[in-house]
Amino acid sequence: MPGISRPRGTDDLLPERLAAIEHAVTVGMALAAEYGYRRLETPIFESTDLFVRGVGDTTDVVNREMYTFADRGGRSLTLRPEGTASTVRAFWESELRQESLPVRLSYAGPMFRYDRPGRGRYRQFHQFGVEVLGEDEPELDAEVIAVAWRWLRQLGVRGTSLQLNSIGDAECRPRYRQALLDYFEPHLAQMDQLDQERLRRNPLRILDSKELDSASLLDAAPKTTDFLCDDCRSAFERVLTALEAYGIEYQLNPLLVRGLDYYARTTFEVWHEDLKGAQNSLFGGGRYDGLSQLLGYPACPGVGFAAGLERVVLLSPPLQAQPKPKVWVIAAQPMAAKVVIETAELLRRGGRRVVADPGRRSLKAKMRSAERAGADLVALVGEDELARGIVAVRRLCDGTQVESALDGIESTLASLLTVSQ
RNA sequence: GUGGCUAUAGCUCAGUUGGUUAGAGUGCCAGGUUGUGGCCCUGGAGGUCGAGGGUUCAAGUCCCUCUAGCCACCCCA
Repeated sequence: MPGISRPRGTDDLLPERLAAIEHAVTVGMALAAEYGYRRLETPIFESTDLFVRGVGDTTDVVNREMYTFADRGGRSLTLRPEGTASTVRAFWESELRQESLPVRLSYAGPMFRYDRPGRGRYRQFHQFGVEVLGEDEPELDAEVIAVAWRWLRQLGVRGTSLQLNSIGDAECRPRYRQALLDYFEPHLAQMDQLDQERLRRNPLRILDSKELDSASLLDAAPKTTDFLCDDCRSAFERVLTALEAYGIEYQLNPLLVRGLDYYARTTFEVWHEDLKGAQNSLFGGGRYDGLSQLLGYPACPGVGFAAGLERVVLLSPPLQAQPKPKVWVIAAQPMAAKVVIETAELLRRGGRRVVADPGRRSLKAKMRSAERAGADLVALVGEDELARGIVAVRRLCDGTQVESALDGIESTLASLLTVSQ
């Protein structure tokens, strides 16, 4: 195709898919509202530092996936790759900080990551998420999971499993990290380059490894949950108890770690059986009690999740068709254009969805368009109608056609529609 | 960022060992029906065969580069 094509990894949201994504957001927001969450919207770009400090400068997201640019004032800005850091920033920079805690917030919008596009993976993608700030009660972890889980159910997504783990906090995670290092140390030689590198940079990530050599080692590797300190352990148990109260089944997964630095204690993902391998994660989340301080604010615990809407929609049953115009007003004669427009406007004032077709295509083509678009009725204005000051109204399902004066047209439509029911 | 597969009409795809003016279905426009849709028939428009370069008498077909999509890694939603 000649012309300018869209940038790699972006997509035009055509009406059908856009409707599906908007539906997912609408359902999610309404559900979150039932739990007391209120929607907020933060800027699409932020200071680069927000993500470098918040997400972590050892992560791939920050290292090689950010859309960073300098504005004309020399500021380094970044298109947001995720929503949690922004939400925490907005909390501290607004009157939200004055509210009684915890504060429950929800958001949805585009996110940007420069990575390799593929099915269900885009450089500009969309997320829906919720965050709870200001309280570290484990029951809130379960609440966030419950919102996420019920949301998927309401959308009709099947075939999912909730993967749950606790990765400990600042007290016990270092001990676990060391245990991992000690465990893998003697096996370094037989591990491949990639896994060795991983172990060096971010030891917990070794658990994500899919290499066969490592896999056999993984079974016997130290488990996060065996190293939790007392506080983390009892918190995790309360999460499990609360999940039972919500009636949500989970799968304990000691290998589940998260890619962003700010997570602590509870981590979870929802996987789907149809999303293979690396893209099976439908959404993820967890607790991030240290994030606020990483950003330079006072300590403020938090927990949340974010879901990729493109992936969720990919797995949702198709939406029923959007409401379409049921009445078409067609000119069968060029001079009828004015009457066609006036008639269409009259009907719209009566609350009907109406498409006006005053153009110069053949009547046959216009009728076919109306029929294919799902119209019930066609109002026709041609030479004869023009002269007599009337409109011909035709019911497409059976071809019944009547003549109507302009000022009585609404009742004509009504009677044709009720009879056809 | 690495490797593999792919790219032909708006859409879904054919195109035989390189060989005349590149096809089908569908969609679009028009006509058959001198103003009336669905089914049927006829005709038309629409392609620099993803882009650029190369080999050859000759390239949609073979080679190289680039771009884009998909898959597997990496990573994440």
